[in-house]
Amino acid sequence: MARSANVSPSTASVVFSGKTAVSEATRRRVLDAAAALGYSGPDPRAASLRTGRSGIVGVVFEEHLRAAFLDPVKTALMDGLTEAVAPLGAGLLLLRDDRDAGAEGGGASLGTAPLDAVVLVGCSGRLRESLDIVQSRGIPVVVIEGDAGPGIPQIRLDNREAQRQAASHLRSLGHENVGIVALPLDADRERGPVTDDRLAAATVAVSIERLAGARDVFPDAPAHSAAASSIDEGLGAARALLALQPRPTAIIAQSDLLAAGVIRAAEAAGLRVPEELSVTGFDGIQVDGLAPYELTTLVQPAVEKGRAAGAAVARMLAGEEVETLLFTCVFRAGNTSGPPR
Amino acid sequence: MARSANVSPSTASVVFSGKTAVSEATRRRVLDAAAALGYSGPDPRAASLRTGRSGIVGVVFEEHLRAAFLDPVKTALMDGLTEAVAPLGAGLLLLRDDRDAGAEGGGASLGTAPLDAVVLVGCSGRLRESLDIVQSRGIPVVVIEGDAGPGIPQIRLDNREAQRQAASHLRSLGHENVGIVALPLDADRERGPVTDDRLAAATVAVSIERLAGARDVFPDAPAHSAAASSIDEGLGAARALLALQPRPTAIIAQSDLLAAGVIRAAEAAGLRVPEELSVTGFDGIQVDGLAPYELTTLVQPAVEKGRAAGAAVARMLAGEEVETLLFTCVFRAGNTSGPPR
DNA sequence: TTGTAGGCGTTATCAT
DNA sequence: ATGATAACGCCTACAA
Repeated sequence: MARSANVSPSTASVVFSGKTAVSEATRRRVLDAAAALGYSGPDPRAASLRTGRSGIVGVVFEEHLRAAFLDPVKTALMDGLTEAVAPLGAGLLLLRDDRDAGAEGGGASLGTAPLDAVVLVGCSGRLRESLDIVQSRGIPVVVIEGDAGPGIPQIRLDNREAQRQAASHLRSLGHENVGIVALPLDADRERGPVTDDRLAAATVAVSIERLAGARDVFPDAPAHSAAASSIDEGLGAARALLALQPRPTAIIAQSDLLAAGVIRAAEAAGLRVPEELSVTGFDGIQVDGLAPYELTTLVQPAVEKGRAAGAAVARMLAGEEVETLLFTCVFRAGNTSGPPR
Repeated sequence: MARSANVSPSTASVVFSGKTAVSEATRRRVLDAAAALGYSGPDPRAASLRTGRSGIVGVVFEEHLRAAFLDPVKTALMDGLTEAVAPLGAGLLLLRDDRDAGAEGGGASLGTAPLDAVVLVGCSGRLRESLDIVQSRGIPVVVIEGDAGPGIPQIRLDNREAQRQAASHLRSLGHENVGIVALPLDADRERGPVTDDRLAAATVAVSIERLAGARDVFPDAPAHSAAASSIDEGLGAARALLALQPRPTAIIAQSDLLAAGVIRAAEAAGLRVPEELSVTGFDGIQVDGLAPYELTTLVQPAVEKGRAAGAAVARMLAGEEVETLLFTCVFRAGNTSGPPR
């Protein structure tokens, strides 16, 4: 509306965008008029329609937001994403992958938000639906740690290889009797011993791959799945494993939080770490309150993964092709693993 | 463009919106054509321009996202917000209150995103800038736990009264010598004893109010501020307080995470909780890994606060007036407080 | 029940 | 350096 106020119809646009040179005189005039009208820059909605860009990148989680952000890895990921997406002038729109998204009259989300691109975070099955919606809208998409179909760029991690390293580390220390605390196997997040049946029906790639890595070294290691990646869950699962006969001399946890729980369980059982029980984690996050311990763990580049996703988005928006990216973990020896006995 | 495909120009709109009755025949025709063209519903950008609604609510944090989500209260808040905003058909756009938002050519954020409303989370000073931007754009805004100017609806908590309850509880148990672990006082987040000078310069309302509540009961209680709400920070602050002469018999922590750290510090110092040291928290969150302990704490309705913010947004979008809301904490006695000695 | 007309506020292109 | 013009794709009266 700056145009009606003054004399210039679309020169105003230039004043605000700075795409072309403007004489100081008219520039002043436009700005003054804008101020008088209480006009504060172009309407993003209209600009968006015209340019075809909204500056908004959707981030889709499978879980309750609360659950997602409980996981430090996801948080770190978001951080990297934010960072990488900022120079693009974009913001992140939080979306949840709920089944009835478009069903009711209400749900905005994936189907109806003005998205430039989408990042899918997570792994299990229902993700496909979201994928379908996004693809039918023709929106570029990147998947982090999930099994999307072919042709969709992914940001992945060498879970199996990394977990194998931790297992090898334990073996080289002399451990032969090792237990595994696994992340949830599927959307049901059921706790309990990981049987062959359950494993066959598992859908969460991360859990499956890390389990495979551990069993590459210890094929018969008993595993117990947790309902979430948390200290309390780790504690519960470890309690079950420590009750086994013979008792494991080491426990491989599929996340640092689970590992912290394992340590607590050991303490509660009067077992010293690492003298009487070795523990390894996964992620390389900083576990709040674990103070004297430094986990032996696999450090995954969580922030980088986020950044990479953002960079991928940027490239896709620029019309370039993007390939799947595989990130690598770094093994870090802490003070929670040692020789058995 | 389903219109050019078939015969109906804008009847298509009706088919998708369902605002008017359409004969099954044409409905079919439109849908088929849409499918053939790979058209998946109206373009949100255009709809947004026309209706003036984008279905996007901005959430502004002062801190790094990573820091914000480390705080379980903020996460719970986001959860409530998501929930309350969903029926509105809206999503949450994550925004950070960084100083150079509009300066560079890049930054999208507050100034340029297609926002229907904004929720400001946090308290300290810089929030004003964000407020100015939003208000000049004429976007409805709600502030959670922050001191916005008059006329701006807020979602607040009875911090002082609540903290006073915890303090009274300790006093009625017989404690006379009490220490306080405080949240950060200002944006600098400096650790250390809380002097009168520092307190006078403090800007974070939550910390100030809770401190006041504690000192309503124990006027001379020494306080030590932490750099963040975390277990490790609580541990550090408690270490300092426990070194005082005479040693406090109880410590009031301004958050549950800090309280968990205090407990760890006590354990490390060989003090049993609550026999030799009583500890109270604040928030009523579930602290992962604190297992045997149940904090004596003030339960704040974090999710409700988020929901209330969402509801406020909904009402404002409907053109109704919204008042500031004051929420109340509930005192919950756990097993971390008892008589001194 | 369906079609027609106009405009939402920009920006890009082109001519001036 | 500035102005005119034409979409961008939709929605909402209103008319048929």
